[in-house]
Amino acid sequence: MTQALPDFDLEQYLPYQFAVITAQLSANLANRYRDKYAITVAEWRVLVNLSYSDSRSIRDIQWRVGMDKSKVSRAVSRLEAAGHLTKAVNPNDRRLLQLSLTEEGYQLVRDLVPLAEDFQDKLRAQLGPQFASLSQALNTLMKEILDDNSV
Amino acid sequence: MTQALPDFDLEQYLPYQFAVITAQLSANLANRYRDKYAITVAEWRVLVNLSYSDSRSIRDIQWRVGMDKSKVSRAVSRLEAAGHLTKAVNPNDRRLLQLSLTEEGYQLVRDLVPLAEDFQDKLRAQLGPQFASLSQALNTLMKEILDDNSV
DNA sequence: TAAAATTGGTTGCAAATGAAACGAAGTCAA
DNA sequence: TTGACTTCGTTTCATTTGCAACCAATTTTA
Repeated sequence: MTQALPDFDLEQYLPYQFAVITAQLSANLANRYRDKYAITVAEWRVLVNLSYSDSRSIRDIQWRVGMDKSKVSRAVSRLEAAGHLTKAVNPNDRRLLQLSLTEEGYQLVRDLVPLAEDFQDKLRAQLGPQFASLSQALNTLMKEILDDNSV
Repeated sequence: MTQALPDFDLEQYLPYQFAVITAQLSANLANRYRDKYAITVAEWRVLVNLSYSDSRSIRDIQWRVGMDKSKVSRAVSRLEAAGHLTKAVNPNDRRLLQLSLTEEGYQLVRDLVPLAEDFQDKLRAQLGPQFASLSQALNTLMKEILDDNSV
């Protein structure tokens, strides 16, 4: 006979729940983007970032969205190839790129944002009053996680 | 000049927050497992599942943890190679496998569970009173997500 | 100012991934 | 009982991924 196992409930384990939920949310969202606009999640994040302020570098975006720099680089290349943004060398520091949305890029963001918001609205509806507290807790986690790596 | 963009806050977008937090949690957790026990997240989930009840099939696990069946299959193969579980053919339905932890496998789970719980304890401490409501909201989402794919 | 170290972005590479094809086993229907 | 269909697990294949090597540009140090 084996020694008793400590009882452990995977279903109630926070990191597990996060992983399952995120996978589902991402898959759903990716479907919506892809079906209509042939866009990946990484590309979508780059687009949103550039829509905030024109002319960001790869490094900026990498830092802000926490993606690997090669991932950002590749997403940017695809978006450039598709005509959604332009790359230019920063004249002040020629290591840096200046990424800017094209008019088509802006239009794409305008098309995608309502899709994204609609999705979040559905989540809000499903969560009801729990939505606000969830949002708060996520903000706390985001802060903790970004601040230090103690988690 | 370009037409005004709808304002959209990526930082406050739920699916984005989930993705960032999950990536961070997984990376942290994977480090802990890997450093001490050379175990991936997929393998860890298989182990936990088998610790609940001996003799589950690949299909069972796939269903319960929501991982791709090839991913489960590969994790199981690695665990078998490492001596943490055994595969046997189910005599009642010879398509099915009967997966069972070996004594080493049980010991590994006994070693890993405290690690996992310690991690969750840290999260609980960081979240304080928000932990309970977060947990509730995650449960709601898990249920919604598993029930239908409407999200 | 020259050499060393750092930074930004790209690319090569090996590992991980998911979808689909597959063979073996089982079920169902005629 | 045969043939069509489904299910289970493995494997193949093309794609994605992250790490590290790399080049060019810049900054720091001596």
